[in-house]
Amino acid sequence: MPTDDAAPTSFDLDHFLPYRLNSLADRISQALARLYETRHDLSVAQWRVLAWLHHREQLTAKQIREATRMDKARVSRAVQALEDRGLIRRRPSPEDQRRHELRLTEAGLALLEELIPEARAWEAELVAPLSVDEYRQLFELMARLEGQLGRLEGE
Amino acid sequence: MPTDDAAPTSFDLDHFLPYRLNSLADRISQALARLYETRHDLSVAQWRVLAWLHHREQLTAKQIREATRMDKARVSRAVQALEDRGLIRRRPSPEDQRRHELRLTEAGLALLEELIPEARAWEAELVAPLSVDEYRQLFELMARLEGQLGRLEGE
DNA sequence: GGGAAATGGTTGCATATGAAACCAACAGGG
DNA sequence: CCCTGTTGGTTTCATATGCAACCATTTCCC
Repeated sequence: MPTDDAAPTSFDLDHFLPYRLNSLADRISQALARLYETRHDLSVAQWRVLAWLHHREQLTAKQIREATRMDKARVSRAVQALEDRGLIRRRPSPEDQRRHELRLTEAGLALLEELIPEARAWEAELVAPLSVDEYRQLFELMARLEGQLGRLEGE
Repeated sequence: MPTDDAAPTSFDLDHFLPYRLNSLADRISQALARLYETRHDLSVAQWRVLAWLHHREQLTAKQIREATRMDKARVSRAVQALEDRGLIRRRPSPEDQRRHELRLTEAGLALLEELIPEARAWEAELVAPLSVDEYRQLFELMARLEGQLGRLEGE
């Protein structure tokens, strides 16, 4: 816990974690988004929905919302777009007509089988300068921050 | 460089760096943005402009754009809003009439003297679960990724 | 010097997004 | 069973933002 408490004035954004983190994440996200968007015409939200469906097979919008922490509306729109493109199928849940069960279609699966390796390759290039250990540590640290964030929000 | 090359299908977004990083950064940024916004009615862009001006004393829009990597337009609008509120002053540069020199006003400075400690305190809470060393390492790793990103973009 | 290209900054436009209102289906007391 | 409250999901509205066109000034080069 670096408490540089005293320091009265001088403030450098470059040493401010939220700023640095956000600016790095934005850059990464945008670079990657270009890849999804130009090559496959997918938004980030759409890609996330697809990826989760690939991972979990069958989900409802709510579950995706919880997994990704995206806004209701954002999920809803992504789902709609994907359905329109025939990449996912959506049918009312038998036990609750409000819910819709979402699944990949064949086309969706095919697209993902193409996309995932691309994404992985891109990530690999990005993290090339990190050792395996450093890579792991980065995740560790992020997880720790997420935990703390949850604690801070949860009160 | 974790090359888990083979792995044909299974893909978990939670282990995908761009996703995790972005989602963490977004959460942090939003939480903090609420602080700026509700307490001082500042957008993130505006906060960044102010913070840089606090740090560097006098800057042009372009310099801010370079420092923050924000869009021209975003900077321009933030600057305008800040000027309207009397938090910064803007005057044409003597040696180039296109440029405007930006500076904090007294009011702007006063606001920052209030805001900066708040921001610092918030950050301190966030990173409370990290040791000083881990905190440093996190910056180190982020810097490494930024470097790589630059390399990837620059070709 | 004078026209072409470059540069700092602003504005118009299209799109993405979050918040809130809304709608339909379900749950639970009375 | 109704009637109220809740919940999954959609839609509407206001705002933020990136891109591109634009304007004014400066610089380059002949």
